[in-house]
Amino acid sequence: MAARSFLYGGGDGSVFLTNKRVHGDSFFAPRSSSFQGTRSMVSFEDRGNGSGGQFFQSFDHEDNGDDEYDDYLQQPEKKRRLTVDQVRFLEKSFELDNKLEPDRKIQLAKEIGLQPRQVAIWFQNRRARWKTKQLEKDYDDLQESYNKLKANYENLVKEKEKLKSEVDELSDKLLLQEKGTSDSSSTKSPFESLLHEQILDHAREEHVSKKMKMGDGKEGNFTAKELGDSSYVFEQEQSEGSLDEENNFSKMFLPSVDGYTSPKIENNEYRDPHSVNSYYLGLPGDDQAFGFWSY
DNA sequence: TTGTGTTTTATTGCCTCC
DNA sequence: GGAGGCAATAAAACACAA
Repeated sequence: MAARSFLYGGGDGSVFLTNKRVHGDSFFAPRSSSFQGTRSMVSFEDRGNGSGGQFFQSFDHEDNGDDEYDDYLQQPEKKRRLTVDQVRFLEKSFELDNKLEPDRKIQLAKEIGLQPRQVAIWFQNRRARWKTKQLEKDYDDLQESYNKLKANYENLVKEKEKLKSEVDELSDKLLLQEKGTSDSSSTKSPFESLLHEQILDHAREEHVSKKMKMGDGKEGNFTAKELGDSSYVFEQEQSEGSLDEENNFSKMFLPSVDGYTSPKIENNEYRDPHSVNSYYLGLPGDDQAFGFWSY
């Protein structure tokens, strides 16, 4: 890249050439790449002619104001820190607006006795510090919501295990009951057999209905919505899973439109606990819904 | 006192906007 | 093309433990 040169007027009326840019604050720009002292940067002469009014008025009210200012003046010509009051003034100004229009920059510089360039630099650095803090805060916030989400997920896993064992238990009970019924069916009257079949049908419907409720993500103890701000992924995954789940479910179990009960139920295929479990655990929206989180 | 880490002030180079 | 913003960096000032 070609080197650029900048022509500036020095505070003593001299003109100098530098390869450094001085953003719009030409007149009291530094004269070389090594810092030559703040006399070239700070026009303390302004204090005498009153242009540094507001800052120095408030500054003079401080108990140690004059001492601090004298110390500031007496420092050797090298990089110096701004005084406490200058920084305080700049901080207040930054709180009002962290951007600096040219007019405001000049006004601020006059009020605290600094070069406009120094004010601009201070705002630049202050914005950088603010951004860093903001990033740290954002990180903390994300960490917090992640922890909450993780806790929710762990609760869901526990709830799922609980419900699963409940379903297994009920399935086993139903199977046992049905087995016992078929063994003794020969001794029943036709009326008793019919009644028993009706009761079993009802139990099957209840069983299937319960599974549907657990699987569709809408009527369980937790819904995707309850997961909070970061539930987007869950919601998406779950809705996709729920769709597939419902489709699979319809194919496997649901009665057809005319009320005809699925052949699989008629064939007692659902009675096989392994079959039930494989259906339940094989849902696209089951564990896969949480596959996004890798622990 | 001195070595070391952190903060502050300032510079440089690049980019965008007008 | 000039002005101004930002990221990266230098260097002085400062804090602090050993």
